[in-house]
Amino acid sequence: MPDTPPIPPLRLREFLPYRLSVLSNTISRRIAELYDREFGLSIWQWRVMAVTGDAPGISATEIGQRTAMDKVAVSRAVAGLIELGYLERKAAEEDGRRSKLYLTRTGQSVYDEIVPMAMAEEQALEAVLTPDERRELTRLMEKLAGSASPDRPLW
Amino acid sequence: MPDTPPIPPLRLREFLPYRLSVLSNTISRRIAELYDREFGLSIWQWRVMAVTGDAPGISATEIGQRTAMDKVAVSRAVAGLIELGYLERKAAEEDGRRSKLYLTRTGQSVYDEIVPMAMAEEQALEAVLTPDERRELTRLMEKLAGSASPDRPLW
DNA sequence: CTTAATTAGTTTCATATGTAACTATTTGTT
DNA sequence: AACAAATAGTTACATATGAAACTAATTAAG
Repeated sequence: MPDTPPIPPLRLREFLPYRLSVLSNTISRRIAELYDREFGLSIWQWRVMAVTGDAPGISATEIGQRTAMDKVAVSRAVAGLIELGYLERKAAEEDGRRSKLYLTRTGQSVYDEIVPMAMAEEQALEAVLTPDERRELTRLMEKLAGSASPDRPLW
Repeated sequence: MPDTPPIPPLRLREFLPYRLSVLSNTISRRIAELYDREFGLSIWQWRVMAVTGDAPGISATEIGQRTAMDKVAVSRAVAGLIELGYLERKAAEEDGRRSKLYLTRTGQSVYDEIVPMAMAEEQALEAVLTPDERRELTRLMEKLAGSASPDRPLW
């Protein structure tokens, strides 16, 4: 038997950042697989489609803000979606640097198919929780998010 | 012809998989930054050190099971840690394929430093929650984890 | 025993991702 | 007007990651 460590052991399994990461990755992986298999979309592309469907004419920068993606990730996802024929870009008349993004006809029909699937998937996931528990989870996550916000100093 | 029913808008911000992913990434990023800055460790390397410190002589496969890392990730993390001089490998006498892993003297002292930091970080994060809330969060996360387990079929 | 199948772990290769540098345009200053 | 600074978005490069192929050792089957 090894000596007792000089400090209290850290149990990874009980470590909140670890538990959160494993849970989130498990869920993300399932969903990524679904979107990829059904529509050839990455999670990033799906997020871009989701916000563009919700706010047609949105700019890449705004997409970044709404999806917590950085501008490079947005740029790449948009490029891929245009390649796939799901998205189109129009120059913004008031600002030559920006462009406005829209779902194409095809993109819209993919969107119309994928949204109910995504919602069903979320509901299947959440089905194990009661409505009260869902609200409580949201509340707790928001508290944590405040505590972990990137601008906040570490100690 | 009946109109196609309008697709209810999907609000990414209210979408649990998205919220979980953003929260987890925010937290992971903070922690990754800390470990990297202080000890030159990636999150994967830190996880390997954590379980090796907790169970000296552990094998790579067991590390994978305890950390939810795949064997390639474990192999790379271990290689890096040996390179850094934090970990050493001894052949397992009973099975020539395995090796047993141990923290080196240096690795142990890094471990002794990093564990209290990690715990402090976790406590700073959790400080916004009451003990009841922490228990409740754990309970809800476990329910979700059951619902999302990878072997479970999608629909 | 001898060979096939399994397991532990590493390496290879193709792709994903993050950071920094870059282009083009707009805004602010004088 | 002229030029510096800021902003939108893309490109390039270096590194991270995952899947599959591979090596070596062990176990199972005939």
